[in-house]
Amino acid sequence: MSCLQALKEREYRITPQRAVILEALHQAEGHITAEDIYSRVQAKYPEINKSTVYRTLELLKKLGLVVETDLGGDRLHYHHIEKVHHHHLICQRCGKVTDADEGLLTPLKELLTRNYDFLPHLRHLAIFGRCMDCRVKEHEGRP
Amino acid sequence: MSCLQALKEREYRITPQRAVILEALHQAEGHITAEDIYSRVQAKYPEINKSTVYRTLELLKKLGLVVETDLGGDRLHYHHIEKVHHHHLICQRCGKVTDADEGLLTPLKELLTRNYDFLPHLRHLAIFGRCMDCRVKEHEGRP
DNA sequence: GTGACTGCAAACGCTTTGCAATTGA
DNA sequence: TCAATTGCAAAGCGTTTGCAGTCAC
Repeated sequence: MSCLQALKEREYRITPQRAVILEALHQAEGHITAEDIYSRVQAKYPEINKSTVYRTLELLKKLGLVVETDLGGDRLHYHHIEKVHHHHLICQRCGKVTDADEGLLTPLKELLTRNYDFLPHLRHLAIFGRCMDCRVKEHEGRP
Repeated sequence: MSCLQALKEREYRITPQRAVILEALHQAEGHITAEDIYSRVQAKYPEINKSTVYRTLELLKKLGLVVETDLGGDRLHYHHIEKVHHHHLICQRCGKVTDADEGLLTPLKELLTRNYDFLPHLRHLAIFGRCMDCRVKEHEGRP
């Protein structure tokens, strides 16, 4: 768990709460909400408080170990930094989130820099739309 | 004001509140928050209530006259439908929002459809990054 | 006249914060 | 030891909702 080391190196304390929160972030396949972390962590550490989760996430964010993302819903998502190099394809119908290649947006990036004097941060983009399943269902008029 | 007509046609009532809210939406150069609408509208119609603004926006959204967008902050933005066909380049340092061409993302769209079986809704995308001014300032170490 | 609409106030859900108690180093 | 960290409870903030009164039609 290199994150714990990173905390230690910067003279932050290693508490059991931080350890379980980091564990949850590691175990999470992709992005995860604060609420999700809270409920996963509660299984191992029932007395933990939600504000501790938020404060820990804020710290990890500040240290650059975790990335906070707004996937368009009403709650923020969090990523372990190691898993950040990709994009999200979010189906607005069923909610499924697929990951897409990092290189996907390289051409767009160049275009924006060249034509708009704008340097985009495209390492972690959310793209909304319809997955194939839902397109089929929609076409058939299924719910 | 074709929006009022649209309301009338669908048998919704034309109230002064709805008229001023629509006016504010028309006058807004680009996206605008509910709070912004509320304060603009208050100048002309002081007794209006914030929930009326939200309910009207919800109605306009339902009718497809207005588009709701999550630009990544903690509040939603609204667009008059006529002004929707573009993308936002949002500077994460100074907050400036620039509009980009609709055609910008056509190649990406094709790629996603072909390689990921995913049909993206890219008519109104928010792209975060740094504008040129802020890149220069950042380079010089300025605030 | 009457149901759609509004204002008001309170609730909501996620997130943040003040404070006293606890705990890692 | 003792400042950093936590749990708790309450507040914040944008948004939504229930309800009774009002107003467009």
